[in-house]
Amino acid sequence: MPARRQANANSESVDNYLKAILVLGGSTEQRVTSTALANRLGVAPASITNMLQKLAVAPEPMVEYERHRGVRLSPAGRRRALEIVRHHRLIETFLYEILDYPIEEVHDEAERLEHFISERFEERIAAKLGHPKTDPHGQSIPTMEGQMPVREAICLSEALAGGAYVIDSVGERDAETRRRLEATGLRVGIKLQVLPRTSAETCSVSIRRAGQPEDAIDLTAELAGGIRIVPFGI
Amino acid sequence: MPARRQANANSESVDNYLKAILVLGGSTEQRVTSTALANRLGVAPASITNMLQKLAVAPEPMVEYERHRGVRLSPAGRRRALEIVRHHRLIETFLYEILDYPIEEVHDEAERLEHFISERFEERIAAKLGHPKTDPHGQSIPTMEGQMPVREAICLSEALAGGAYVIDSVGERDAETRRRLEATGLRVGIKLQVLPRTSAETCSVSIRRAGQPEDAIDLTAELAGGIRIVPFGI
DNA sequence: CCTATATATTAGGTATACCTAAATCTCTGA
DNA sequence: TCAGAGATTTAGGTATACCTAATATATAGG
Ligand SMILES: [Mn+2]
Ligand SMILES: [Mn+2]
Ligand SMILES: [Mn+2]
Ligand SMILES: [Mn+2]
Repeated sequence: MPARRQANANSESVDNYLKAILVLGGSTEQRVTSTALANRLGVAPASITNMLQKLAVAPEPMVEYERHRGVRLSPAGRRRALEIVRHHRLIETFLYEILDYPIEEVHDEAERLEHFISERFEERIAAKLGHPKTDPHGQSIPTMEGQMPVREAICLSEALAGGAYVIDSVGERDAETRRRLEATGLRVGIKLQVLPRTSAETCSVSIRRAGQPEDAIDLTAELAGGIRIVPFGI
Repeated sequence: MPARRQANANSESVDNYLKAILVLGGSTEQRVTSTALANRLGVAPASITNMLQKLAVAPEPMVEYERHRGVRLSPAGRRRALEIVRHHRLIETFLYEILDYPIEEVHDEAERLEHFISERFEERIAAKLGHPKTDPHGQSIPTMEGQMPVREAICLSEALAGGAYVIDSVGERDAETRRRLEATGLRVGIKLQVLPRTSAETCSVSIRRAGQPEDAIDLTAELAGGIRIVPFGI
């Protein structure tokens, strides 16, 4: 009945650190600061430093770390992070498609289970789903070999006023942001038109949903930043 | 991305202790000794004592514990243990029925996941499976309300020579025993006839499978003890 | 160029869940 | 009855992953 956990690497915590470094580093794999990680993970900066030092000197180092200059993933760390992201997105897709979860509940369940499913489980749900390329939020699912397909999509906060777009993906955010986003009704596949800037605030956006031209929706920079779009129509 | 775990009770370890006490206490809910728990869980006896003392003095005690006299579950502990057993058996059924796992692999996956699925996940797989009453090993699945249906089945080691039976359930065992059991080909639904005792060893049994009268199978007390049967035919 | 401030690290401490070795109980059999 | 064997508990320690407070570093502005 046990379930002994091996002493070293690969704990739930380590997984979450690696995933956070992957996301915060962005496509250019910039060094990530302790503070950024502390905010993202909700732990004290001192705890971050501790963990990074441990991960950097492990037998198979998960990160490259230099005091005061941030971290980035080592090849092994990157591999593991992508593995967990693949688990996460496959689980979300599975919960949504097979278990009929409401979309706003898939994230929290996936956030936990991503660390505990076996390779067999991963393989079986992928097969059951027909090896999907994207999750229900429109995000690419990394391949089994650890390749993350890049999407051709721009950020809503960079869109040109007057343009017509369709939502390509909605980023992973904290629970509160997710709730506010959900309230706007914006999700993958929704068509919208960007309105001329009304607020002085940089990166905030006003839009109009296709089919509902009467109601303008104002989005804060934070909300708009998580939505990626592609041009629609001609 | 976090997934903060509340400080007190309800860890994976605690769950496994409670489940072990439930099973070892049997239907009569006998007190369970530290040694029995230490063997079952694969931890040092001293660790057992530590955990039991903690569980006994928690704000909502999970066990009734008296020094040198063993433990049993409190009502709250029993509730939690049955909840985890329900998770375990629903997950096994789900892996077997929906994800087409080979039967010998369902246990290990369920042993891990049972601690991490949400109530929603539990409810959804139960619904998808049509609210099953037994798992793929023939064991009863506790109800959502925490009732464990009792089965009318006797232990193979108590069967009368000459009787014809069908296997009702196969108990949960350690990996090694499971492997040996699997090698005999015995599973739920298999029909067999008990042969006159050949070995002097108490509780060991010889049987013959229906349809394969040529090969007698000798089972050790340990193997036979995990197999429960019901009379078959007239 | 050099200090103030923000950023990051070190130091020291907590809780969980294990471990080994050293007591201390319990209870059986002479 | 009571000694000793076996079961159990206590004592003291480890590793992980957090925390707060104190200290050190980097660098941007004056
Ligand atoms: Mn996670
Ligand atoms: Mn995997
Ligand atoms: Mn378990
Ligand atoms: Mn449940």
